[in-house]
Amino acid sequence: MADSITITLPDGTPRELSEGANAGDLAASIGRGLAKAAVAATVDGKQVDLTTPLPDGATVAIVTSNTPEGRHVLRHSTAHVLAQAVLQLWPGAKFAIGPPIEDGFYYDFELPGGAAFSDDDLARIEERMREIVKEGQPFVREEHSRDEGLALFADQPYKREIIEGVDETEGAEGGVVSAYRNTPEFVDLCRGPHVPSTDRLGAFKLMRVAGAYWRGDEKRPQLQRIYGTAWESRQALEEHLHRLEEAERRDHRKLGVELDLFSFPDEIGSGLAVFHPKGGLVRRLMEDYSRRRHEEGGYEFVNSPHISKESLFQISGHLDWFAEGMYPPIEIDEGNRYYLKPMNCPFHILIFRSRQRSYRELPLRLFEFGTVYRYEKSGVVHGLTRVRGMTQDDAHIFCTKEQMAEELHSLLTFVLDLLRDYGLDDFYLELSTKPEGKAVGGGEEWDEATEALREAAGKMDLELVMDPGGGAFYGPKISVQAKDAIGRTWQLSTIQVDFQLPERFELEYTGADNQRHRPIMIHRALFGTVERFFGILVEHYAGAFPLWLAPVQVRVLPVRDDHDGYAASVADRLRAAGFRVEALDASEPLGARIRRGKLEKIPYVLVVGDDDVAGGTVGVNDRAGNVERGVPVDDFLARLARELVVRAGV
RNA sequence: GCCCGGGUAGCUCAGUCGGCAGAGCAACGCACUCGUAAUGCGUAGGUCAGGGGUUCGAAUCCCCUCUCGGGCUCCA
Repeated sequence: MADSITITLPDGTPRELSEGANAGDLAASIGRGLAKAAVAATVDGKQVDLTTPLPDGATVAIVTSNTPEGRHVLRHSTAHVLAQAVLQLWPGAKFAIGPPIEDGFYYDFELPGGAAFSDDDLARIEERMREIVKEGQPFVREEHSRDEGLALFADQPYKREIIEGVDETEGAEGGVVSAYRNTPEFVDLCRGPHVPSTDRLGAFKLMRVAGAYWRGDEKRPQLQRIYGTAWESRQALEEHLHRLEEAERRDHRKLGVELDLFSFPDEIGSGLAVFHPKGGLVRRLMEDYSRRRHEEGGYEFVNSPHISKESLFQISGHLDWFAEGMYPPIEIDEGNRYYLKPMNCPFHILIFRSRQRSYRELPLRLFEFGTVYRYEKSGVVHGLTRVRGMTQDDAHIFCTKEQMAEELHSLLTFVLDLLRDYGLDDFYLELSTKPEGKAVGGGEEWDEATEALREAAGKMDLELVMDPGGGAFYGPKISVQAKDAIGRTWQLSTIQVDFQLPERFELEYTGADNQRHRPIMIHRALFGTVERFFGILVEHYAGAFPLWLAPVQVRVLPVRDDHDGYAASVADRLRAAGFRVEALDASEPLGARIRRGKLEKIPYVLVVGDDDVAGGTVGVNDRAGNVERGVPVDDFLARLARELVVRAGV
């Protein structure tokens, strides 16, 4: 037949189709399963609707719903359904943007009379959405000129603004305004592609309402945002909801109360934590190990006060660049203003500057668990991960320009090694460059520092992603991003190169040439902050700290009261070997005491009864639920010792 | 800081129409002495976040403040 076209599949196979055939036809010709899973197509590298006629000679890939791209399409289409439902339920509502995001989508609206959605509205909206899905409305692509587009959305100011906008991202490319129509009444500006019909959707759920600024600008109108999640199948949706439950189960704020680790008393103030004995112990163990490693790594330990005169932060530039993040000054005597310190660097700099320095001293590495205070906006404080008073495991390395590359490389190695000892081992690196407008120093120095960081990162055999404009005001940074036990990414360590502060404080050392030179400074924190890292570890381990960090490592339970003496002697032996042990009396049934141990996530619960007293053994219960009877105490001790060395949990 | 939703016993949560403040768990006491995830009985525990207002009467309705959560913005 003359009226046919030939396209190429991704694997290079040619395929003949009748002229005018679209990707949906192609999928159907390949197989029913593919046709069912197809949501869009990639034609010569560009995503299009399944209904778009295929050009002769094109390379075509079917986008299926169980891929990241496919879910993107599903979510985007579901967002349109959400918009239609809201516009039906709230006549006169304005709709803004509704993109797919990780795990779902959102849509921003402005309701008539400045009304807001309530949680109850979500159920109503969802119900309406399900009707729309059931109706099987088609997504029909329309292309308009710019003026037609403006006319089409005459009563939709946000859509008009998008069309008029210079950044032509949402369906207004090359003078052509594309839109997708579901019904004679509902059409939405959109670049596409979309699923062919609303009946291809369904595994979705509206999650929450929130406020959001138009275009993310706090000076512009605040819109009402609805978040939803959408998946290719009911099962994938359920799995996602289960992951959310799992994250909730691990929430460090919840576990902090349950395990009696820390609290945020209202009387102290928002974002200011107190650590209880058990949390304090874990924290001390974390710090002690870090201290030991830093000592071995050539760091020297310093201390600095929590407040200082205004002038220090004028010199450092903090008052110029970071004032909104600082607590207001404390005024004493006559007009003497003191600030709570938001960062440790100026203090460490003064230690460097306290006398003349020789090149022989460099690199000089000054370390401190330095407590800093930052005035965080009231809406952003969050558990231990975003607080107003925090302790950084902070160090500043002063070195020569020549030493910088090697220092950065060994530093990154040191950082990753240490983090692995805390149980994190899935990393990638992020390089943050000069922030727009909000930076000190010339472009040349920034370039040089950025390049040095990039080079060091390149040697690490880890993925490196760019974060343009994300640096601090005084220098670019590398941050180590770690994935936790359930795959969430946390920004941990940061390493920043700084040419500015040595300049501002006029730091100098005497070189081998007997000339004065200016050192380079590297700021680095591994945990970021002790509080935040603590919270991350709680979530990573779901509160079940590995043996070396567990506040109570072993609990000994006598079966009856008359086993008390033996239980105490076992506890004493373990304690003498350096373990944190407690023995509980038999005032509750054994089952209840076992249960309590599990809930407290104690690594080992030992049960001792008649057999054990007779044989000098213990019954070993680990957290995972394994039970072993008649274990000689020495064997158990050896097991503890082995486990401690590898820093692993059960 | 902004938008929305919360705050009732240590924890989780009920509390109807504005009419005596409740439960389970935890705590404490007594009994039970038990071999693997909750023994029984009893006792105590509250300025219903705080302040103001409406009302004969407020946990409940209104206002303000504090605080928590979800977002926006910001960020370690």
